[in-house]
Amino acid sequence: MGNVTIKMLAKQLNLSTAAISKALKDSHEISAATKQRVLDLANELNYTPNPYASSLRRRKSKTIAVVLPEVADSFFSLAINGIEAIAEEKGYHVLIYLTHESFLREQAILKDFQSGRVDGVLMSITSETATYQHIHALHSKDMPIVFFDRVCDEINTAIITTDDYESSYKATQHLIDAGCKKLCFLSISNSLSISNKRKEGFQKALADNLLIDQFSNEVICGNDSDSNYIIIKQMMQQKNRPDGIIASVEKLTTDVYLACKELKLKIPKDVKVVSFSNLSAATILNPSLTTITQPAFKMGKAAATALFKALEKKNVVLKNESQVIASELVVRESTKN
Amino acid sequence: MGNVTIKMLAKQLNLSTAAISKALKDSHEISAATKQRVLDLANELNYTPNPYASSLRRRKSKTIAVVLPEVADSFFSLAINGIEAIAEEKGYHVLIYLTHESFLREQAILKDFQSGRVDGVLMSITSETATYQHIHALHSKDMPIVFFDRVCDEINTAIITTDDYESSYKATQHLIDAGCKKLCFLSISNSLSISNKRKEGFQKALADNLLIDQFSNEVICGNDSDSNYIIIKQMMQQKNRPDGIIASVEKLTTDVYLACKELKLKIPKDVKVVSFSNLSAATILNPSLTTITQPAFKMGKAAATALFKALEKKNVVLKNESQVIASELVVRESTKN
DNA sequence: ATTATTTACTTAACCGTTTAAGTAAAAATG
DNA sequence: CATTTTTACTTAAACGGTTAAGTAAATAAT
Repeated sequence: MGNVTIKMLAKQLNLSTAAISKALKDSHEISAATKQRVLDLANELNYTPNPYASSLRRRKSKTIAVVLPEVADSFFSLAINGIEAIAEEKGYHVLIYLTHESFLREQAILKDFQSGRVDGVLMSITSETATYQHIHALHSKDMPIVFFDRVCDEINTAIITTDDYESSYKATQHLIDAGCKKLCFLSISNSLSISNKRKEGFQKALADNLLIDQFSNEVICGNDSDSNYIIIKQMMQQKNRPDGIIASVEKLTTDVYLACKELKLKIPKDVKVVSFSNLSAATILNPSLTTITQPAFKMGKAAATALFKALEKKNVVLKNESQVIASELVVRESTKN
Repeated sequence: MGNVTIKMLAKQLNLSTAAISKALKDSHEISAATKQRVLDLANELNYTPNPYASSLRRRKSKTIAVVLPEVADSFFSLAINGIEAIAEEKGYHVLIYLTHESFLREQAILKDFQSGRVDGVLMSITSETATYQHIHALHSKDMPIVFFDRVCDEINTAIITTDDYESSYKATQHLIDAGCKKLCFLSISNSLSISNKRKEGFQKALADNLLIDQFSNEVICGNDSDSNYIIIKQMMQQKNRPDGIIASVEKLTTDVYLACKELKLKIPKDVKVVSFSNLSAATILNPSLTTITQPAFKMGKAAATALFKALEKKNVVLKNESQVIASELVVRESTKN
């Protein structure tokens, strides 16, 4: 591409490359007049510094990685928005890596980061991730890591979560208040922090209402919508089918609605549904969906902000930057009486 | 981070750095025995090559950029999935840049690419973009660029689109067949390729059905959902309000539905609605939404595939890699009679 | 007037990898 | 057996910035 380099500027201005470099960095070692000459020529020739030369020398890439299960999900895409907003502001670049819920991919991706490709990592772990050696390995090499939403407690760092336990409790109580007696919690993992916290909130609400060990249960779904649909349909065909469902992740909503439609079960009359979801179309569903809306954008921003604190200052204890940002229970028709 | 370098391997094995480098690249200049020794030690010490040193020297970053208006949109998030799938396969890294429909940001982002940060660019332009000097500037420096969905004809390169004109025609005809007489096309831009193509398909269908210059019209919305809601509501309060709406982008759907709800207009009885949308929840909306579903994932894959052809071979004429991938009209209740 | 300090630079090493060019020894060829 | 070719390396420059250390001249301090 024969691009303009510092060397070329130096030659044209009869200065050393060091002088150019310093002038461009507005160093006090360079006179105002020289700085101006350098800036003018740089502009004229459309000089653009080579980021890799700089990264190599300074051992900083001005790049962060975002590692997450998927993008086609309102929560994650909104979180990316939040992350990107902060990164843009700070002049950082954002590499996106999708695990598609595969532990092996997550491992491979983190392994690559040992190379120094990124200065920090924001991540939400896969539903398969149950051991954390790969994360430890990276973290112990001083890579700043911030978890958001699907977190890992074992690593001593910032974790940005929403109030999974409380909001799940609230949602469960809401269903019970609406008259539900047989509740079902749809999970997607046994190991995931959010699944467990949400399940615990669910169970606590059941216990507080003396509904435990009756007919309420938990069902673990997978990543495949087709099989989730079948699982849910089977569940809804049992004699003791639930009269209230909590879908612990957004994507299960469609399967629940479709299964009910297929079985001619009316929401909310026959079964009430509440979903952890950021779907903006929740208001125009049939019926409109009661959601636990997570502060996705805010969480993305908070995670990025915490990470940049570590990148910009030295002695930041990321652990102390942890935050819990509240979700909101938005009641709509799917849980009406 | 004191990472393991080629130099360290060289010292430990009493070889030159060149030998190590070549051994790791499986060069024929190195004996099998030596290669094994190098590989073993590299594994043992967990050697990870510094990507920036390599990028600097080879003038290749193994990184591509994806520049798009937003992520919180089913089309774009699915397209990212497609792009990422191919990039992963090829061992490339993906930098994401969001323009938020701002021309200025788009300019700034492309300017940065002059630095050689990325080997190629996949982009979908903003709704504001009406001049293309910034794209030309980059393209003329031999940066491979592939457009997808929202394309720019002025640049001689691959463009991956869906059949906007035809599918819009089909959707319009579908509304007319369902008895609509007064159609409204909701656009978001005067300059955007997709807006114009879709509008042309709409107009052609009107003309073919002798419905032009009657009551049908086009309304241009913006990026703000609140004001779009107001615009749509006002439109639906006019005496000659439309009895059929085509929303040219997904995000307008919610505003249309909500405006109708607010005005107590029944979909599809009072007004039928079809939307360019990839929303997986379309089937469970109230009423379920007739969509023109774009092949978002395929388009992302096709765009990435075209780009990698240019990156891997030399004399690929990207223009010849252009593709049009068909959208699908999925009829649901929102256009029922 | 002499010394100390500041200003405005330059020199050169360095970041870690790649690669063109060189070389000694081994193997192949005539 | 002498010569050419091949094998298996090494040397050193290069990629494009950054930065510690050095320096000559100008200015300030004593």
